Amino acid sequence: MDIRTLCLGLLTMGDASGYEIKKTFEEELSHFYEASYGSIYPALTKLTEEGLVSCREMAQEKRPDKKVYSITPMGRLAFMDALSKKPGRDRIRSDFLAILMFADLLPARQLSRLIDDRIDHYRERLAELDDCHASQEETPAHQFVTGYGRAVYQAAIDYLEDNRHVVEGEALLSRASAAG
Amino acid sequence: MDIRTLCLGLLTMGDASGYEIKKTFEEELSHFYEASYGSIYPALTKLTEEGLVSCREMAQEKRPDKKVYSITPMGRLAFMDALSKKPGRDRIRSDFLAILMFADLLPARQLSRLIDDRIDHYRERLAELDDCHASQEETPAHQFVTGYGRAVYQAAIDYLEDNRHVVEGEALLSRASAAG
DNA sequence: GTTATATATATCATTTCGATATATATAACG
DNA sequence: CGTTATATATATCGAAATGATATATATAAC
Repeated sequence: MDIRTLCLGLLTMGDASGYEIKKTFEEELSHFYEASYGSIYPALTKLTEEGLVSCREMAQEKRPDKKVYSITPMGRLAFMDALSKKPGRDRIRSDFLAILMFADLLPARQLSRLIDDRIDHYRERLAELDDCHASQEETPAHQFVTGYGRAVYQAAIDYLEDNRHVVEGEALLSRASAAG
Repeated sequence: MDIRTLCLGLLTMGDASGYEIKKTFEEELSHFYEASYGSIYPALTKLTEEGLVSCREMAQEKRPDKKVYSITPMGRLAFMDALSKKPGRDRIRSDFLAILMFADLLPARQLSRLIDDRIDHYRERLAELDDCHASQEETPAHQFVTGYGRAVYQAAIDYLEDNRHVVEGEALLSRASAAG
């Protein structure tokens, strides 16, 4: 499932411009897939050349012209075919965890700051998912994927809070004094 | 934190060849970072040119020659500097979740198979982490990162098991009959 | 004998990122 | 009134990285 195919999939849900597709990536998909203009625009051009989508230019008032893309019947077939393939493995790259592998090289304050920031970050992402849940009517599929994100973020927060003392070391002392 | 920098970091833990670094990526880092030969070998070449690592060729018996890389004092400084930078955001790409967004387009059997496979996949990854835990003496940092992986995989398995009915639909019926 | 696996390095087309350029319009701020 | 920020919209390009493949040697399995 490359970005080209995922753009095709998004167009099964309704017509859109490249800019709107980027917005969708940022808003709905950002928790499990990312794409930049540098991949989206060439993808749409290629899909058009292949006849999997069609494009009409729309003049707009007080806005730049828009190119609105629609999926073609051939495009729908191609996407169904892509969906039937077994998914590629997840690709992840976490600077946070990579840095943590070298925790013993970090000053204690910096390490604590790193973990604090990461917990804040996950809380923000949880809030985004809750907003998403509140604002719009969701399909079961959307609900399911959103819930998945929530579960994983919450697990990460819980783990960081419960186990940060393993790398922070001195937290052991403050815990002991809090308990005693 | 690009692959070049992470290779430098791995060399702070001991000398290694490109092949051995790839092994480390596959074994210890695969849960949160990936890299291919196509990025590792050029990275080592560039680090050598910059004087951040040094390289000595070693003839081996009954094995191809090896190029063993060592980090230089300058390299250690450069890595400490890189560590002090705040981490880039996580980059993830999950075909599995992307496909699930189109669950309503999938035949029921295919969807169930997809989720079964994913649960199996996470169980395997959990087992890998447990092997890792059992086999080698671990630094606190390593323990912490491994535990993080376990927590997240377990949360994913639990979520999939508890909520698959949301997208599978007919599972609602079997649950109702199992309960009644 | 042939197939698979392991050790070891290297290259290359393709994909993708991240930054930047261009253009138009509104809103905010002092 | 000027400046800065934000939003809409498309496009391109160098740099990074993937995934596949090539080359070479050796052992183990079947």
